[in-house]
Amino acid sequence: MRRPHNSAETRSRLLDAARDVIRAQGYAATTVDDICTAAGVTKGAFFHHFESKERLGIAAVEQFGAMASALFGAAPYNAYPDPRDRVLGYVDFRASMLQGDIAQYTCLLGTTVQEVYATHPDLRAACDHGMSEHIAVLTRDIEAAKQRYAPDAPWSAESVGYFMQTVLQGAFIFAKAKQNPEVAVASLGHLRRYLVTLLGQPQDDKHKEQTR
Amino acid sequence: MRRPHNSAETRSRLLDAARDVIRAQGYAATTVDDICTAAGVTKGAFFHHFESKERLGIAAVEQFGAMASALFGAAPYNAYPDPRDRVLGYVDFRASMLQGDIAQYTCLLGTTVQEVYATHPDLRAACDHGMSEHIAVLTRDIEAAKQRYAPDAPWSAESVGYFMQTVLQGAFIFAKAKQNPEVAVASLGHLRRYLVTLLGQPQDDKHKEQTR
DNA sequence: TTATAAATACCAACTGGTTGGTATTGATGT
DNA sequence: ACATCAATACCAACCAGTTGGTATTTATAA
Repeated sequence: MRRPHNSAETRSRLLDAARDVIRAQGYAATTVDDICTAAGVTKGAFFHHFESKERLGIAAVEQFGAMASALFGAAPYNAYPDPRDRVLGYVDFRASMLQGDIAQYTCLLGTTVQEVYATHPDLRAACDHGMSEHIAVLTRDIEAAKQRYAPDAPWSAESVGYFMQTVLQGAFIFAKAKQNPEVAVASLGHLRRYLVTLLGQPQDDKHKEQTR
Repeated sequence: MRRPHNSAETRSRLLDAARDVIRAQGYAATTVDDICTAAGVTKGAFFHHFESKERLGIAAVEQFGAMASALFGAAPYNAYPDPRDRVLGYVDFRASMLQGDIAQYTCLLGTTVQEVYATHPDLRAACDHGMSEHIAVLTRDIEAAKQRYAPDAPWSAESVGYFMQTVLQGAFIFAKAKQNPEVAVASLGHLRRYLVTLLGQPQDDKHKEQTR
């Protein structure tokens, strides 16, 4: 098991392993050895790069946030000129991701914060920060769409951004409980329908409604 | 430290302790000793009543479901004659519960299933079953309201029931992340608004809108 | 009733294995 | 040569679960 020394790659392998194993087993149930095995390195390497398990958790959460930021920042719906289309495009994009292995499409931050909110303050804060940043990006499009289509509506764009993430996080819980994304997809359908009531229905059929 | 032997009470103390400690720390991070300490009994008593930690978890989940069933079954909104009022009354009731200690108003089942879905099949199934039962009760009122106010709508009552729980579960995650139920309350406000678009706005002002 | 046997409820101490983390040694790149 | 990086060996604390026994309750029968 001799690989050439490559600090950056070893660190990255540990972060990727943490991301995958924690999403599958949860933070507390994941041991340092689990992560080392998944990453193909030993404990010596682990504690060279991270001073504790919690520090690794924080780093993994930060990396997950950066990865999500890049993923959604590059997603095709961002090219829509109408902000309402971008908001609905985001929901459709997320619905299209609900395929394959459950651990691959669920959110590391939501999973983790639920376990550690009362026991690991720094890790909790990292999760909160990552989720809030994602929502802030989303909120910009919602705000722009609101200005255009519902400037006098009583709801705030930010609260809608949080609501969208709330539905997503809840949807992941049911995907896990049912071992099946069907219910989650249906909930995103309801979310989409609600957003249309807030912002109005786009004219062209860029999106297809999915109800049920 | 001598209490009279009372099998039912000891068992009940263990279940209550499990409910509280697991909601605060998560299932995996909670040790059998944690639960015994919180319940004020020894490990001997624990393993007399439950053959394993997972069995206790399953029993705690089942008891939580029964407790919720009793709580919501006896809640005042059930007395409303109009099923639409009952559905909205449920949401308002849940919003009114978002006060005090976080661990006291969050859902043991949602918390647990997220951790164990891939590693503890029986516990996962118990969580799924408990949530589905609760939703089935809810769905009855939704279905009745649909018959009356939106009989030809394209959505199913069941999918709306799941959507309502999805929002609640997601709301709990943000209450934990933010250490604060504000965002959760706002999300229930959005949920309520959506339900009104599906079922129509009640005439009398039994409920007060909260938009934020 | 009451003595006694059997069953249940409970306890403190212990066990084998696991945990996060450390100390030491060796390999690698510059 | 030298600092960085990673492997091995190791540790004390902790884990779920067991043990062997005691206290209490319940069933039985005289």
